[in-house]
Amino acid sequence: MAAEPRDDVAPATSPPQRRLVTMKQVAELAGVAPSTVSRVLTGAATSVSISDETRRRVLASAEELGFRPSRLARGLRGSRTALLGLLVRDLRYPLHQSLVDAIVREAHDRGYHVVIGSTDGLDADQHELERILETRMVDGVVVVGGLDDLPGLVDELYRERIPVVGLGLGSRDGHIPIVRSDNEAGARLAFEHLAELGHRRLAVVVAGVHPEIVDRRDVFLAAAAAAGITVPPAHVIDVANRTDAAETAVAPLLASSARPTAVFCTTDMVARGVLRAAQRAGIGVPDGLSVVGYDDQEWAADWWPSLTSVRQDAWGLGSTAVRLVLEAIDDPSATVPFRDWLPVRLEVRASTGPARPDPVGGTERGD
Amino acid sequence: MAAEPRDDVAPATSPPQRRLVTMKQVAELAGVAPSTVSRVLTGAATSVSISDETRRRVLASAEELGFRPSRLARGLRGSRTALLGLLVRDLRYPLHQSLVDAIVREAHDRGYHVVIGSTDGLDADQHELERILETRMVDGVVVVGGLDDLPGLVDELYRERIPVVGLGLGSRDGHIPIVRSDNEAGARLAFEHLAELGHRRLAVVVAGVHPEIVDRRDVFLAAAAAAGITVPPAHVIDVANRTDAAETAVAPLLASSARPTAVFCTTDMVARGVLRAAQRAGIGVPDGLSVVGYDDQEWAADWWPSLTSVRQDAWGLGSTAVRLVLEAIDDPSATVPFRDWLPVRLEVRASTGPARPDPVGGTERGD
DNA sequence: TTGTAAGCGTTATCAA
DNA sequence: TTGATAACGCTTACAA
Repeated sequence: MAAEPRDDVAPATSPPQRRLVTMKQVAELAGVAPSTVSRVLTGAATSVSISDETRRRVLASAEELGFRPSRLARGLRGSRTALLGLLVRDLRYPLHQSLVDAIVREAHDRGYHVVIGSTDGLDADQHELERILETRMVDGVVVVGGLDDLPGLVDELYRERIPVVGLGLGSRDGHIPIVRSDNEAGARLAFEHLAELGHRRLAVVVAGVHPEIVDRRDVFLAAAAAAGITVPPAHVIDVANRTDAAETAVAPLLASSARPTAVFCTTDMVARGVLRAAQRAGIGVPDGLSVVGYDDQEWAADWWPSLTSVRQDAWGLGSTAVRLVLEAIDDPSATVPFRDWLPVRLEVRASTGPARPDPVGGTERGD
Repeated sequence: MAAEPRDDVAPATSPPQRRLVTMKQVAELAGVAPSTVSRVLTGAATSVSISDETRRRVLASAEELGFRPSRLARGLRGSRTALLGLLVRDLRYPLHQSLVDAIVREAHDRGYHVVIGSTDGLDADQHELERILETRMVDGVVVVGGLDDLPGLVDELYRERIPVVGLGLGSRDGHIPIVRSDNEAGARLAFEHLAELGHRRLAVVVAGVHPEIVDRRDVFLAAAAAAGITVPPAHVIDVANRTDAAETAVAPLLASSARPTAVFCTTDMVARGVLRAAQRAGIGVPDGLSVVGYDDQEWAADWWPSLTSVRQDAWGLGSTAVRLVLEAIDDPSATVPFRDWLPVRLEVRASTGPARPDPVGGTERGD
């Protein structure tokens, strides 16, 4: 039987799917008005005061009934939903996963839930955004990566008066606060490390066109130039931020006689591709080739050889972003710091070593 | 001054933080009643029909104003919030990260947003759950891992009439649908692989006490027994599902003269610990020791040596779980399949090889 | 075929 | 110090 026995006093509409404790019930039990319950529970110290007796009764009743205020109703009424929107460019990028972890936990610590949206599909971006906004459920938004690919994003969020903070591979010149690591320092650390090891024939693998990536490349090249080292254009390889793409793209370079003795990779994912390509080409790392990565992503220390990499503080990045959005939510008129540079450090591992006087297996013939 | 200049025609309350298009405005522009707009927009084929002319005007007005229905109001009114709760036991466990990715994308494809909650802190579990429920915002919940650690979870969700589906390391005997891989087949595959390679001195590293993990152990041991192989209790090592814990725990085993020639690890994370311990002990893998993992987590193929592992279909697991919850949401009276076994397969890589006649470096003295 | 009105649970304003 | 009341934006009987 699908139908339950009819209840004579059932409400006019279909039986509520979820029986839930409402404020009115608490009020009834406590023998006060709903508004009083609200006042007690919201702890509204606002001007009015409440008799101890009443407060006690209300709290007791709420406790007894297991009352939980509906965030839906609260949100509708105009206050906060305590929901934070999170738009992630690529949920499979290891750094982004760490960021999500950090963001979720920081948000929880501050009493917020996180509504997560992934913008993996290239065209889905706008769509996704609309879905988040459409609900108008979120008090603020953190965008991880790909800010540049969402042209109307900032504007639309701004129009909706929803605070946004960008995180990760975001633009330098947007109109919203962006939390990033100190890419300049990171790229410089990478260069200095290789330079100290005696490397002068360098290459750079550029993982995509995002501003952060480009910054890393530029700073690295500038540092090299300042040290009197020229990196030939053919040694600056543009590639998608994917391991397989990098592996394919650097193969010709490694096969050439003029191949570099060291490679700076702007992300670990492409560094992994370089390691694979070297292995395939029979070039030993670090003896035949030194490789520096960027991100120090999960498990990069377990690769073979373990990867020397510029470590980003994912936890710091995530929690800072959350902190900034929540500040903006709490005080919309306040000016949040426009940008936050988090320090990086170099994790030196087995993928880098001293430059050999002569590249192993190199011939004089170029191509 | 905190107070803003007064606006004579301002609404009684403080100025709405977010100006938004409401249904009433659409109705006004279209020259119809709000209810009509609702009918048109919800596509309510329910009994009533609407004149083409009206429908056209409503749609045009909605489009022109950029109207987006408030999910808040909808949810409050009793319908769906289109929000899916996601409770993740450990957001840093690589398999869980893949599951989150799959879940988020599947949910999006089906028009749902995902509210994510992490239950990393051991005591925060109940707290977290309460927070998700407290909002009563979610139409359903997917719980990834750790279902057993949340005693009251199922009951409470059941009481709230919120559909739940468990995923991953969940209990076998709960009262809710659980989506899992075929652990039996996985453990058997692992054993058969090692047996074919001639291994008879086996060990098992058990990563925690979750039912799935225990199942893998039991099936592996049973298969061994059936093949006439006894795994001594000292070779069954219980350990937390962490790399460092595993590394420490197996060190004595590897140092013993009676050490196994092959180890079955119930997760890749502990397999990584075993690989490290072997490396530290100077035991070559796979020559001195074969290692099989479980999960085939991200990057395990890039370890050294690359890990032979039982691959779980994270994508299939995630999307199936979402499918089941949404089915339950759409039809609360329907009976969803109680359990779903997803197939696994063995990825054979470099960490397993034929058993040596005599364990390398073994002595006769035990300890 | 469409409009009217009530109500979802909460909070803010006003009056008592 | 507290209670009644009116929104918030939407859906859905019921009436027209």
